[in-house]
Amino acid sequence: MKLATWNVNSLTVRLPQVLEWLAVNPVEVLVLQELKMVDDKFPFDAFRQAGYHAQCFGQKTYNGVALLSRTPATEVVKNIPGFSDDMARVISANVAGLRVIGAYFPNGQEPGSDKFDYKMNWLKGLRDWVREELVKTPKLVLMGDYNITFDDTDVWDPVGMKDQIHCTDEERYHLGALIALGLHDAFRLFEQPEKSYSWWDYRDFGFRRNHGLRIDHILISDALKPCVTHCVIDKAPRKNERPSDHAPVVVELLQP
DNA sequence: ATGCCTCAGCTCCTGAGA
Repeated sequence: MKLATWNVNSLTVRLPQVLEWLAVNPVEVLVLQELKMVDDKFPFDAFRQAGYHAQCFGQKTYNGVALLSRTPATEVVKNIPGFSDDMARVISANVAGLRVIGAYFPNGQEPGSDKFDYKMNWLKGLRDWVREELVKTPKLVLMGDYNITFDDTDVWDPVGMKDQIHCTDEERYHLGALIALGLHDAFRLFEQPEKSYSWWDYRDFGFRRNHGLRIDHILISDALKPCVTHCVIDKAPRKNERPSDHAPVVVELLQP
């Protein structure tokens, strides 16, 4: 069974690529971020014809997340209970015997900015909620666009990006605190190619030069760790003529 | 270099992304 996450940077633009990808990669669950689309415009019919149930939590212009699944999702929750937020960033559900959380973490823009403070508060809110979720449903997957690198191996230019957004000690502290709840970075459970990234800047031939960051992650809980068999970043969609700046990340696990 | 590219929108520029 495979699960995947993909920041599509506008589902309006990327819908054909998502459908094409699903045809080649018929994953059990796919969570999407940055739909930049209201629920009324969400392409339920197209996904239904592709064999997927869809739950969406849209927003105009910015953010917006969705959860696609082969089997119906239940207990759907939008955003973080207990954390007041006017942005559509999180969607979670029970599906395939798991609790699946798809999330679009705040960017943060710049350390010291209001948006950075919001990112820190959001991360604390997420952690407090995920701690409770893990008690309720120990088989849990938290995946999405984290907008945080774990360490310098996730950064194409660790010297130039030192203390810059996505690479600060504060952000990495929060990512570590999520791990400390009993989660594991599925990607690093396996040997991976050097300089593996999930995002490349559109500017300056970022993808061609592999100037990227690994900021899209799949964290799996202690209870699921023995089931995980594979985790890859699929760079194929980045080679499209009009690609998202992010690539999908895919995890494979034995049916728990 | 307060830039580069891409997307959305009260669209011919601006804000945001990362």
